[in-house]
Amino acid sequence: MTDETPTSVPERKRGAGAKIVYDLLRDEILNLKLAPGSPIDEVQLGERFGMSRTPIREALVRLAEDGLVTTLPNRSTMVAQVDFLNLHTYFDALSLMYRVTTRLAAQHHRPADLREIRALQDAYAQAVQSQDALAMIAVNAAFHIAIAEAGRNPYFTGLSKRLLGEGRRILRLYYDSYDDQLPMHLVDEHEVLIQAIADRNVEEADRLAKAHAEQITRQVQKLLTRPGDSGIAL
Amino acid sequence: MTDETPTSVPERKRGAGAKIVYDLLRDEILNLKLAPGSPIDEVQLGERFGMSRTPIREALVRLAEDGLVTTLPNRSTMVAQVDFLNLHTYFDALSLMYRVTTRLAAQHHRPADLREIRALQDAYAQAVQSQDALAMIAVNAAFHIAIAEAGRNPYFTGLSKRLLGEGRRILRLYYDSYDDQLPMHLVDEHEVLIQAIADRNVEEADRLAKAHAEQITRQVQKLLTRPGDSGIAL
DNA sequence: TGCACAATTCTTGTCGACAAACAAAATGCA
DNA sequence: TGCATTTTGTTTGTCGACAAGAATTGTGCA
Repeated sequence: MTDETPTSVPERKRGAGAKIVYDLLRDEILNLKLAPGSPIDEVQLGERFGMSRTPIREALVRLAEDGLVTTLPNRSTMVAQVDFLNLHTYFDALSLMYRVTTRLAAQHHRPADLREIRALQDAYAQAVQSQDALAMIAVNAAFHIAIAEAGRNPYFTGLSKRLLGEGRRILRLYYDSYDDQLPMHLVDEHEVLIQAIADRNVEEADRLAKAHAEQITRQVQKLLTRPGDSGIAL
Repeated sequence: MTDETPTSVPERKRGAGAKIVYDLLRDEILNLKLAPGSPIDEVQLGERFGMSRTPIREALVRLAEDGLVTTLPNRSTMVAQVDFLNLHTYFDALSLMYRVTTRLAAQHHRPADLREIRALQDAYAQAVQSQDALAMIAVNAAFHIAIAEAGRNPYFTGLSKRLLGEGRRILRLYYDSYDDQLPMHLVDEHEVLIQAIADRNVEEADRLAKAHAEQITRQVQKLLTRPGDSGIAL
């Protein structure tokens, strides 16, 4: 009967504090639940998570290293902006990572990798069917990360994770503009991509990945260049 | 006359603590002054830098995010190991980054970039001439980072920085084994690389960068595969 | 009223301290 | 002697508090 309030303080374990905050904040940033530019108050977060500022601070440092948060020295820290002006550098990088990770996956994948990829593809199709844009975006990222993992190059996997994370924010804005009119054809593109990987057809995998990236690039660029000719948006 | 000891506490500014520790530790790790696997004691570092554990901790978190330090939860943190078994993934990534950043540099470089690159090439040649392996390795990394910056894609620049940092440790081991017999021909390879960039000859830059990467890969692999056929070393 | 300067408030960076988790040493038992 | 268990010690994760900058408010003067 002398228990502490177990509802709001769920027996947090030693060393887990920073990770909890990091994971949740990261998700909220990538889902645009925290808008780019919003200020982040350490004390407020401390109250919210029921912990001291120290673990909060560690989470923020890690988020800053990921580029998801901008920290002005001695000044406030805020959610990083999406750099629309240099979006082409993003798509250049994404396209190259799509290509190289898919190539490597075709070369090095193992049975367990394919099962994982196919499971995520199923989840993706389901998210599309139930018109859940948020889930779709997250699962899409997980899908391509799984392919990258199957390629077994941690450097490429790392950059891919970073790009796909950032991509979640861009796609979120994209789908918001299109009123959640979800593109079924991406499901089919993923399907043939999986087939090429399973067949260990490296060149075909490369070609499809490149086309897939160009497809997405074209659609987003189309959205951003509605009035003029250079991608002005903000 | 009631001053504090100003010798060992050189007026550190607010907010600078973590960066000082981060930069110095990073350099010591990459120069192998801190051997891979060495344990890192927070208290000891605190005494050495004359500051509390808090800024030390922040530096370690950032180093961990860079993969230069491994942190076991609730246990010691230590200098990350160089993964010799998967070295081919490293060279795959390095080769691709060499190629793509050099290509982009040929496309997007500005006069100031070329001046910076040439200055580093001069410093590199000087380091080779004075047989300073440590400086050579560091300047070589800076040289390729400058090329990456000229390419103006922050995602590629980021991965290149990471790879070249890691490369400093690998090259250090490599040159140790070869008794500082420094390769002059790398200077010439850099020279033609610069020329291709200056001429905005994208395909030539790509070709040279690829050859440059393969050259380095071959040399290091040759060293690591002396007895058997698979890269066993540790 | 408008502007420059001073005072206050607020947020961050740093500190010392404490407690939990782990490792090592010491003790007891078969 | 050898192994299991307890005890001790060390290191990390977390906390509350304090001080330095920056932002904001308030004040005085032209």
